[in-house]
Amino acid sequence: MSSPRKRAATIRDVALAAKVSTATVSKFVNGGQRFTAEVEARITQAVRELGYSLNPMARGMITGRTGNVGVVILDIRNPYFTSLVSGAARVAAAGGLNLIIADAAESTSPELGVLQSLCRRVDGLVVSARLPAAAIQGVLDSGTPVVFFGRPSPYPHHASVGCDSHQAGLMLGRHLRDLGHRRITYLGFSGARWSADRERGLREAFQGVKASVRTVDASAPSTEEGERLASSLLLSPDRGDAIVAYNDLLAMGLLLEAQSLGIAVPDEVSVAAFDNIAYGRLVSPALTSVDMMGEATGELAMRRLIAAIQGEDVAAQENVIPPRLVARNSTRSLIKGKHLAR
Amino acid sequence: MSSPRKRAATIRDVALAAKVSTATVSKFVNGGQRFTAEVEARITQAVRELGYSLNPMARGMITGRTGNVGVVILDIRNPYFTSLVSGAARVAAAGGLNLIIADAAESTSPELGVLQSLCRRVDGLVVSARLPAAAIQGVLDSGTPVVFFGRPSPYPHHASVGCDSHQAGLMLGRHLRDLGHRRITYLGFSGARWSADRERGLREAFQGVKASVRTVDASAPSTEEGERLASSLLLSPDRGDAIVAYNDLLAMGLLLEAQSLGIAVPDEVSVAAFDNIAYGRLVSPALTSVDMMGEATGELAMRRLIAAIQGEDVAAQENVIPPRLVARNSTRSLIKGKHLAR
DNA sequence: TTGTAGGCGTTATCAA
DNA sequence: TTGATAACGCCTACAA
Repeated sequence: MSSPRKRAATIRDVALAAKVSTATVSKFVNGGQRFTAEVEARITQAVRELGYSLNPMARGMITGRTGNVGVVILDIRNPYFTSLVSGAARVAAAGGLNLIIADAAESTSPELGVLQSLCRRVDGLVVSARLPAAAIQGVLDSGTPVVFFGRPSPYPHHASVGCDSHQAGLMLGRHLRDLGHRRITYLGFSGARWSADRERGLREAFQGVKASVRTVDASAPSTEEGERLASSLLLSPDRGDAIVAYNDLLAMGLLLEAQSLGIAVPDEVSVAAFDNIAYGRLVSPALTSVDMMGEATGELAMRRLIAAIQGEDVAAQENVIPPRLVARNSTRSLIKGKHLAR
Repeated sequence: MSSPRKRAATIRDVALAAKVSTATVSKFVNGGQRFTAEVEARITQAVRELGYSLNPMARGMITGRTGNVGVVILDIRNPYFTSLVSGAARVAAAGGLNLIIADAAESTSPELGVLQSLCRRVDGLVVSARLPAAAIQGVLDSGTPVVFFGRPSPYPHHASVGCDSHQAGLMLGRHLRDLGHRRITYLGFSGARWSADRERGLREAFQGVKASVRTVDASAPSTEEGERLASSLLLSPDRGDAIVAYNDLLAMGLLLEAQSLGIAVPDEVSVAAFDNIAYGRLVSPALTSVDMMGEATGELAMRRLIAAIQGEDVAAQENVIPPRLVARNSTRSLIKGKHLAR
């Protein structure tokens, strides 16, 4: 066990012990150059004996690289963001990069200063496009390579990775239309830019058939908000045949409260949403949802970021991941005799 | 919009523009010293005009501080770990520290090298005590300040923060005992050191009454594993009156599969577990669980870590957080006429 | 109150 | 194949 507080060995200590120059050590440990077998052996031994590991900060001063990448998300406790992070973390680790996560929810509004200072500590950033414009502008101005979460992107010169929300809405709309639903309530969340896209897709699915889509706005994309709004939504005379929520958390709040209110889902009303978080299949009834491919999004975003850091122009690439409908038991067919294969 | 690729302004640029020395700028921006109003104004203006922000790496070389702290967890997609991270992130942000998270699940076994290199990029680490001993030893040897998640700690010279698992098991055991349960199955997870503590507490609760506790071991602490084991557990003749799972995920898998098998919970068998993750109240029936205080644990661990970084001896402090029983509908009384207030 | 100068650990350039 | 040396941007004695 090496003593804790001793000054860590430097490249000079190694050079001295191996009787070579620091330049030689540097080149060798960075794998950039081969040397005489004898020299290499001496260096290797010195490194081991002194427990040498290089100082990332000193290296960073020269190379301009920190070896860190950042992910800025809105709320780490939302499982959708967790899966984004999970995917991004995998790719970052594979690339030998450390992942700094900044939870905007924790900093009581993503203070500009915090983000600015983060920019200087990372080689690049993956950022939710839902952050306040001022915060994003600060990041952009810093010149840090950036990739955005969330399609479509309001920042056309930067890559933005995500599922097509309009497409997702369309898929879910068609599912409900084919099931015979005609009166839909969309519980949106206007705080998220792409809630409107989901709604647009949803409406589009009902073009040409006699149907109505009514919209209600949630003030937060959370289970609690779903519970809060449940009674007014579920007991309303114009509730309709189906409620589509902006995300699974809202829908799960609805489902929970529906039980308390004694309203049977899907018999009295179908419920569906977006994200397909892991817990949707555990609630009763299991939640129909459109998988917004969080992990794949996180992975691709990080892959794009790494490319951007290496100087590639990444904005033009294909960054749209197709969503997938996952039909479960919270939606049912209203058409007599017609049952969905599950 | 400043041009992205331009070299960032240095302290020398500021000094030049403000017509003072770099030392003056350094002292001023670090708030260490006051100067003539005029000088301060000139510096302030120069800083703004050049968009100066200091280079953390250059500073770090001198101070030996990175401004980063790390959290090493086992699986970020487990909501318990997510809440740990969430709590830790809040405190780190408040302390002006960036949070690097390392997901051991992502690195296909927490490779020693990765952890070692992480040690050099952070001022301190919060680490799950469930990591392989070799990995932990590496961290310890590096001299990096460390705080552990999970009580009790096998590393007595370092702080370890968490709930008392024995206590938690005892609470849940007493709950079941008071409800009249006498034949218990504990679905443990021997991969976690403290599963045995929970079991011990559980058994202790039934000392002095005629009761039996049978143990089964899960091979992973996940929903899927709970589903996989459900039929063998639920259909077994010695299932007993109640099943206690190592964590909520296992229990939720059990609950889901119980529905498929047509076994009524809690009427035929009670189910309960540990962690009290946010989704336990959303499943049917809502899951009785012992709250292991993930967020509070994360917060306290980070607070201790910051103290340790500042040189305090933190191992001796009080680092045990009391667990809390949250009784819900997955457990019921077997005693005639006795109903729990909920 | 302000400035000078040395050094932190590394890499890159250039010379030997 | 190897080495000497100049940066990198900042902090901090110490001096003025």
